[in-house]
Amino acid sequence: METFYITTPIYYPSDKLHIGHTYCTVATDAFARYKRLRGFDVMFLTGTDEHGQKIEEKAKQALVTPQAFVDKIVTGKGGILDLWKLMNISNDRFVRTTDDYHVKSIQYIFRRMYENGDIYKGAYKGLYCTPCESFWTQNQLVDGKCPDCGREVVSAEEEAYFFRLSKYQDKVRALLESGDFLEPASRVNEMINNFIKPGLEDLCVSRTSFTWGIPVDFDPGHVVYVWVDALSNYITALGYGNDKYGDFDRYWPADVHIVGKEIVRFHAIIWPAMLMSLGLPLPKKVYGHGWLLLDGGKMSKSKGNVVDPVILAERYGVDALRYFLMREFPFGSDGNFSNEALIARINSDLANDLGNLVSRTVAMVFKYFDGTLPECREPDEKDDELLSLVRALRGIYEKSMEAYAPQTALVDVFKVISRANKYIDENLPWLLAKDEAKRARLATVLYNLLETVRVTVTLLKPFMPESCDKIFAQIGAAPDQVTWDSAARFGLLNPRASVQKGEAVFPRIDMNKELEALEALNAPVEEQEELPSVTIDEFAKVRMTVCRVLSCENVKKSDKLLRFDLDDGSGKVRRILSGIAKYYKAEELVGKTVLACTNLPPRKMMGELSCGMLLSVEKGDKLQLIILPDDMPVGGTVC
RNA sequence: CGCGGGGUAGAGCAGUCUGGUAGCUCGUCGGGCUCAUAACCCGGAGGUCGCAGGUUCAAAUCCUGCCCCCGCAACCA
Repeated sequence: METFYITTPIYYPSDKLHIGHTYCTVATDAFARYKRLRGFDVMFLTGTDEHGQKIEEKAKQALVTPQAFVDKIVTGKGGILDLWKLMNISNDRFVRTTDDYHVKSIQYIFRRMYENGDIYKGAYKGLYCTPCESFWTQNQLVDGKCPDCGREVVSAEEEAYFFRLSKYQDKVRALLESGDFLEPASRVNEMINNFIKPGLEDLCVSRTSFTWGIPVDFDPGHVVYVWVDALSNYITALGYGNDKYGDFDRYWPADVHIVGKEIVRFHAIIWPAMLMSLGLPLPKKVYGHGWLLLDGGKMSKSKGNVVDPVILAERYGVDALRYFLMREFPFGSDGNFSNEALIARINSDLANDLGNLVSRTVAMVFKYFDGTLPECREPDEKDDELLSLVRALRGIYEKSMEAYAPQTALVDVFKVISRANKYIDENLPWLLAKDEAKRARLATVLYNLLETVRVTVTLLKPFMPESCDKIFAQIGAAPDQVTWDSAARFGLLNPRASVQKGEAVFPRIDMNKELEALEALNAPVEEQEELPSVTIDEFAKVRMTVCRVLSCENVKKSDKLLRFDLDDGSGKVRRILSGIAKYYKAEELVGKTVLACTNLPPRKMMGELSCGMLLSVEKGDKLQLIILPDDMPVGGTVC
């Protein structure tokens, strides 16, 4: 049997997952189910990337071990496994980078690359501030001194392991430029211009600055850094370098890695280079999908605009959400998420078109034939168009699915569903029903409708598994009538087809009511994070000084920074850079009286030195500089 | 001149590679139908295709210049 190996990225469990992760995983699931429908031997892998400094720190804050921290997010109640269960994700395997077999494999992989000379011990060179115990790059220094404490730094080296990425530059470039390894094609230019052309540098693949990672077994004190650890999951989960699984030969190379566009770089450059080093075959394809944007901007925790998939799935149904995600957004590009679009899409496609088609068809079979069609038939040329559309559908659908264009596949299926609704109007079954002589014609019309539902819903099943089964039950379709083969044929249902009454599969949603409800649910999210209390002594350490703006200009090449020269009462000009250019025009701030924190250590931004911080007020996505009355004494301090 | 994506009807998008009557969904207006989930079907209105030049018999589409939006990078203390 032909195999098909498909993967999602492994997600970083430092927080709850949001709709963006769900989008990626649902898409991968739909492709996996589609391939299974076609009879492939599918391996669908997802998992979690659980190491790293950030998780180590978060665990520390939460006063638990890193392992306990990730366990809670991955396997705990409402965790990642629960989310995928809720979303009806059909992954065959789930890999965690803290799993024993993965750890073992990584150590093997690291050692192999070390032994073949592609990983070498080198020095992470930098400028070191001894009191701060920190490395800095030349660029980060302020006047040649430590940006944190202002003291002298010394050149220092820390030993670390490096991967000879540079060695594979030409091979990786050839890979990117040939065929369709990386899709969509627009991402190829991005990779080549941004990373290949400037030249690939060897990659630091070990760390000594934290311990939450996989130890380098031949050099304790070093842990394997994220690239080798995380990317390798795609082969360790098949049993490469371990004996937990034994189907590496069966499934590798992967048919496709589905990834978000932000990590295309790692999958299209570093991962192939690693595999070249290991002498393994390369994945056949990396597909970089787009992002779901909110209000045209990126979804992010700090903006407080993260969409929770659990709320949406529970309110509107898992399948409705899955359908929306796949239908609304072209897979390769970004799309705008909104609750309004979600509800509109569910109502128009699922409730009005599909749900209603099933409902009216089944109702008529009951009303006119007590639930079972008679065998007599009377075809008519009015049937031709619908029948030929249904017969052609599978081929069109297949083409779109193979091109990773699920939205197009769904559009095509729904064209046929719409045509079926029109077919009802054309044939006026309620008039046929009044004439005893037209029973055969009536039965034919209804049978054709049931067949149309059978075929279209068969093709929708990878997207909406449960709902489609409910519809199959209603139209009396048996499992062998909803296979891939049967989707290409018309007339498979028993001529004496029986239908079952059922609940509305996709109930209509009250748009206004739901938008209000969602709004209300979202409100508490804006609660302020609770901060630890400070003592009066700590507070007193902060010096806030009244300053007057002498001049203010935009910093070249930066859309966020304004450069202020301030009179702080000391007689010297104080220069502060502030990231508020989006909110204010430079010239309108000249002469204003403002408040600045003046005992922060100087810090370099975009190559310029900033001595302090202007105080502003932020709420939601709004920001306002604190502007004081003009009679506030310049040089005065807040007490 | 850092890199990329985009600007087409009120909203969201396709069409641009391969020039030839500007299309889809939602909304809106009018009509039809009564099997159905106030659903379904038909029709109308609504666009100087970001701006300015150029090539061409013909430009949303090809070429040149410009403006604006978004993302990456940098950075936002």
